[in-house]
Amino acid sequence: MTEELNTGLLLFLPYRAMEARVFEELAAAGFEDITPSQARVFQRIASTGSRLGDLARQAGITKQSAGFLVDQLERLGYVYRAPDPDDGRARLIRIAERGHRGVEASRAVVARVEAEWEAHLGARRMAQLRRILADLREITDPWR
Amino acid sequence: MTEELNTGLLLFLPYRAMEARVFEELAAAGFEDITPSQARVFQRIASTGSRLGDLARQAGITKQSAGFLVDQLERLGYVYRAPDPDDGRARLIRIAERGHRGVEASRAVVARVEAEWEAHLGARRMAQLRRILADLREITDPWR
DNA sequence: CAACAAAGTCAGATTGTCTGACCAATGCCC
DNA sequence: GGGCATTGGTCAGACAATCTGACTTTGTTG
Repeated sequence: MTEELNTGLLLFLPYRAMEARVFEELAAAGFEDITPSQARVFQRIASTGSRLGDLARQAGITKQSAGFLVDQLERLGYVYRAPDPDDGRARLIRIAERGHRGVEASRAVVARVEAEWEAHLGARRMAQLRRILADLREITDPWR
Repeated sequence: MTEELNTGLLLFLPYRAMEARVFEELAAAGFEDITPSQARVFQRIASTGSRLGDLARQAGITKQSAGFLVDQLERLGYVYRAPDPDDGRARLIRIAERGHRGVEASRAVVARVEAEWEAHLGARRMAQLRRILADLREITDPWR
């Protein structure tokens, strides 16, 4: 039964499962101090550093909220702020040493969960899923 | 390019887009007083009524939080509580008149957005997407 | 250079969530 | 059938995450 569940909810369920697994295993790996909200911002920091406003826009929150979360990430040692050489008003948020270790750990969990999904769906349908979602992103990700 | 984006984020993007559209158009249709959190609970109320604990479990929040949200939904006229004939401890949360109108309105928005997605993806891949997600639900929805 | 725009910050309010303690009805089991 | 663990729910208090509005500083442009 494909049921009457709307596609939004169908998308949400595995998303939440992935998020829950990542936080669970991250906590077990010594990163128990990070929250989902912080992670949703952290996740979007470019490798060359990002501006607060860009992070806010991509995460879909106000820059005040993003600033609040970045303050915490900074206090926890995941990121640091540096002046933006190109614009005196702006500062770049960059990933610190501990942040890099967290990225590595979470990448490992994601890979593990994706492998489980692939084992359930089969490689072919897993690839289809990713292709279709990437395609859908074109009309559903105005923050790109 | 399918890129390096993890599957979790790929799922989240269209989910958020759907949610944003629903709230936007619901507000325009006179339902501007409902919040996403309330809706995530409301959405799970069975047509015959649901218990608070079940709603909480399905929504992935504590029953205290669910109770808080149901209180608001009740004050706004979307639901009402009635005793559960089968269990004196429990009460059933049921959809009220205004709630039914809201359900109708949101169903219409969801259908519209799904139609847009289908127009972008093609009917065949849209159906594939739903089938794959429904299948994935088997291992990612322990709250079912 | 004067005005306007953009990047952030500060202050205060509100919302959503949690944990812990509690009450009442149910169901079991000896 | 009387005790007691379980279940459904509420109350109280704390904290986390978010918003709006006002402000400062820096850059851009006519």
